Amino acid sequence: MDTADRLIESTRELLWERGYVGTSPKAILQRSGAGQGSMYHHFTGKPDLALAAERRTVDEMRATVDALLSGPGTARERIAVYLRRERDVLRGCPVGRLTMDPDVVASPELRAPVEELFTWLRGRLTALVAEGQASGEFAPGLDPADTAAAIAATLQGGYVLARASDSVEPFDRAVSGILALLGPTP
Amino acid sequence: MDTADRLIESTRELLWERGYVGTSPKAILQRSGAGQGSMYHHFTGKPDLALAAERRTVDEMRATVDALLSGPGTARERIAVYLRRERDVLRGCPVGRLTMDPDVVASPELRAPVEELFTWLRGRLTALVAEGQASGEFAPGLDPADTAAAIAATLQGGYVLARASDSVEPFDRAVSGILALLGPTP
DNA sequence: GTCTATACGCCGATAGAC
DNA sequence: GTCTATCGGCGTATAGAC
Repeated sequence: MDTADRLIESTRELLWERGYVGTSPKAILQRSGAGQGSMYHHFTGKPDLALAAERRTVDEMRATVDALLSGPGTARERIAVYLRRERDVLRGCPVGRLTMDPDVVASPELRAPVEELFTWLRGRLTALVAEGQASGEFAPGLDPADTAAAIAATLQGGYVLARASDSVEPFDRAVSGILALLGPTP
Repeated sequence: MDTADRLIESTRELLWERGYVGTSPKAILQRSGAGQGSMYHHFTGKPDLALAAERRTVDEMRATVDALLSGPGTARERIAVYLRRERDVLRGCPVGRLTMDPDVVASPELRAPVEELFTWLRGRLTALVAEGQASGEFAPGLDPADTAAAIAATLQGGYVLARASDSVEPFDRAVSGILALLGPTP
């Protein structure tokens, strides 16, 4: 892993832990072991480095989630696998977290990767819900896009509830709750 | 409104807009029109002032939501009124937002009001779901606490999706989605 | 490519006068 | 109660040597 890579990886960690506003170049340098000069040689500044970190996180997330949602099993089973996927729940979602960052939302460049990921996710889930309706797993009256948004929102909101309580319990309950609402386990 | 009040109100606004990490005493002073000396006369420092602001926001939120959930109508109707309540969706939830703040979550004092609100909310929704089951509105097989967590999470996650897209649409879809899953509108 | 030096304003607070 | 002065450290770079 070269210096630019180490800078990006350290930035990814810090963005996840502390957000954009809470992450300073100095903290990135300390964590990565790089020097001031290296950082400003490889990147134009904090926004540029954050963008590189965001892109890597989003690309990785999309690949991981895509693999889960494209796996074996019924539509319902794949949604359950996705929602119950092993996570460090109290750390929150490294992408969703950025939506609470005022400087990210205010910058079209910094918000773009976040928007892309969630738009893709909702589309992917929409198709999966429609597939489940075709196979008779889900009620035919459901709107696939609305249902997909509710599933994605439950996950993101589950992180909020868990962090509020410093406990995984509300997250697990929310996931169980949405899965139960989707229909009885066959 | 006296000086202490103006300091608290300005802090509430800034915590909502920029979070705890992103809010500086200087910004609070500028917005409130108070001077340095006033602030440190009325409050011991930034955490103390933030705590006062949090408490006021949480108290107000609880009163508002309690009124909606205690209003007229069936359990389902009251949940719908709550979820569809007029909101400036893109601003996000002033309480949920704080869960993404590392310094808030790391401090038992600063996290306490957030935890209290969400614990209260889930309890209130749990009772309402149980009420709806008793009246035959909701499926008897649902776990009320899990369902309540899913409802609360959908709302919080709806904000995340909306801010990611800079659009209210995913929020509205998520709300419609969870309401549809709760059962057909009579 | 990486290092050190330098800059200048903001952060969060304390001190002491009025 | 409120004001101004002062403080050491951090945030976010730029400059120029090696």
